[in-house]
Amino acid sequence: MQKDVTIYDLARELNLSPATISRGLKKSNVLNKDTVNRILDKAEEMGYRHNNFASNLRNKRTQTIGIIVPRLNSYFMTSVLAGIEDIASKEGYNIIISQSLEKKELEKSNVHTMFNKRVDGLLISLAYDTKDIDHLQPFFDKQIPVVFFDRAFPTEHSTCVVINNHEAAYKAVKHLIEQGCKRIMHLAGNQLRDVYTDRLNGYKQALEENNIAFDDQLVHICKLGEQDGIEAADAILSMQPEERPDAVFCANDISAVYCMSRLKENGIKIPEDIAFAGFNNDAVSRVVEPKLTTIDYPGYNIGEAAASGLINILKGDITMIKTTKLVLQASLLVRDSSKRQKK
Amino acid sequence: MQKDVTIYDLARELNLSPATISRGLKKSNVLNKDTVNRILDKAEEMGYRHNNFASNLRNKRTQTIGIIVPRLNSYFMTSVLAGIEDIASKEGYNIIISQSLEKKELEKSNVHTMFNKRVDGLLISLAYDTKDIDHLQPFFDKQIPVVFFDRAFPTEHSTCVVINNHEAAYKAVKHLIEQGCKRIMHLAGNQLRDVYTDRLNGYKQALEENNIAFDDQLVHICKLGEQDGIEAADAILSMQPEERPDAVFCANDISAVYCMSRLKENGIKIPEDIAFAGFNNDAVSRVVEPKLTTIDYPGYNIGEAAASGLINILKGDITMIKTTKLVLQASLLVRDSSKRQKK
DNA sequence: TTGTAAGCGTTATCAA
DNA sequence: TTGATAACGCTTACAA
Repeated sequence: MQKDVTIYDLARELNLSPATISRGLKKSNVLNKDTVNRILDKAEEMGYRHNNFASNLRNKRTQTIGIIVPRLNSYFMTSVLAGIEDIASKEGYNIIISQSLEKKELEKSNVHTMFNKRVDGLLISLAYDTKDIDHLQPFFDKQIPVVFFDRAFPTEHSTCVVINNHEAAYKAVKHLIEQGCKRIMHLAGNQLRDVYTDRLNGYKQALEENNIAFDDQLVHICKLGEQDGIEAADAILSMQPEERPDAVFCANDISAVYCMSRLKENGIKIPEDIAFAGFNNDAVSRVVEPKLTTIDYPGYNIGEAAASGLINILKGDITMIKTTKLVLQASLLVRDSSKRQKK
Repeated sequence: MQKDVTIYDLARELNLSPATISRGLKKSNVLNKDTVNRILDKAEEMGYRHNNFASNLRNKRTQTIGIIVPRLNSYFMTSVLAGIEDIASKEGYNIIISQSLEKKELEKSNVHTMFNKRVDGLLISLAYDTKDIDHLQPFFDKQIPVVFFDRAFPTEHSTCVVINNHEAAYKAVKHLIEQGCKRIMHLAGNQLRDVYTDRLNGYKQALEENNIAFDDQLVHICKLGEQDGIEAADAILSMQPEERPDAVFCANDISAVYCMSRLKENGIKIPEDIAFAGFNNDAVSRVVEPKLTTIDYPGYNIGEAAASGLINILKGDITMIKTTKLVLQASLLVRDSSKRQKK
């Protein structure tokens, strides 16, 4: 491994001081324009590369943003990341990513790692079973800004970027009711997470406004995985036909799709017997048959908003700090799985 | 932002030298066991955290592995990542990830960034249209090890970890032939990538061994996206019924699923009229109806193999350097989309 | 407009 | 088993 070129090497070659080289490399306009160009050319020629470690050590800033997400395997999450990356790179920040795989313990250790890597700020969407945010205390203590997105935790310490889950769920359920459904089941997520309680409440509100009694037998709280969808279907199949729901509103697409398929395999007609609506606009929602009515979750926008929010705080923009909650719009996508009325 | 605790602070508190503290913190067994414990306790107590920058600056190693992938949005890729992450973290390496989004230019700039971040080694799966690996030259020049996985490039410089795409494709097509298919279309990927040429060749071999003439009218080279699947379906629909293929073998699942759906919408029966086989075992292959016969691509294992390969090289294990190519097994998953024979 | 010099926190080498 | 010291490469206050 040959030796790296440093500013000292450039200094020697150009008969300048290291300080001048350092200024030249960041195009300081206190320098002679000509000197700057000579420095840049020489750097190029000699294959100089900036040493972040030395510079971070000196600056006590890393220009790095940490991101912790439950999982990277959804279209939603990769869109969020794309949004974050765009903003971050435009502003000269690097990002490091880690997954909690929905486990609090792993999230905790990821937070610890991010802290030790001295990220300038943290973007986080909480794991399924995270009950408190004690593990973020080191960040709060050191006043390193933390921005929550999607799966947030109510706190005074941080900004969060979310969508109006209540309203989105309300719209989906209202739509099902408009299609003539009266007995609507809800596959709900972990009630520790605001995103899922809000969806449940939106569901309740839609029922109430349409004078449909809420029946907690029809709410299944689960992990919203493939298996959970299948189990919900089996539960429906084991009911007396007259007790069965005539629609299912699922808090995500995966569980909806698997539930739907299982029912279809057992002779239930979608949407005639049971209509379906999901949440997220995942790829699977467009592949399943009939195509799944769902909520378009604006991942890219959420990522953008979260990243700009964080960077504004880092830059000392106080107005942003006061915006503790940023709510983005999500829209209903009506597809065949819920279309019962031919007009 | 309060000041960080350094080894000097610990040294002062414990009446030891910074050197001793440094040793203690990494549990050097040259030290008195008791001293080590006192140091660790004090560090904990004072909230010391290790400064990677100082340490990297000193060591000229970053303990970081760079990963560049085309996209993070497939089950395959996230499995690969999981495999890499497991091995890397076990060995004390951190990872940084970036996406080329299938674009050579972006890949180039990602490589550049990784180089500047001084990763100890690079794991890369090439973008769709990368024609050469000149952009990796800085790594080769500096002898920083590069390991290709999945989408590799034939070169003497590097190890690569792949599956036997030829054999996997051969098995899939042979299976279709065994189901009685005689006119098999192939949706192929960019022939710049070995993975796709190998699949095409496997397809050819299966035809040949079964005395089916190769017909290049039946090979559609495309980007294997949703739209490409749909277009292939339209092409089939525009053929005279007797000219139509009786099976389609697609180089990935996405294109297969969209092609299949379009044909179904137009009254073609799967698998009776046209049987289907895909590649990758993506989530969609299990959601579509009928479920798609496909090749199980062992992402996790590929990730593990690539990461261990790289780390072995970093540790100076010469035997690994000689293993320029590591080939993993992939197996055929037969599902309803290709089952024509009832036994 | 450029130079001098100190310091960021850690670790390897040598000495004790 | 522990300590002293120099070095890693960059930045910046201050001086020229």
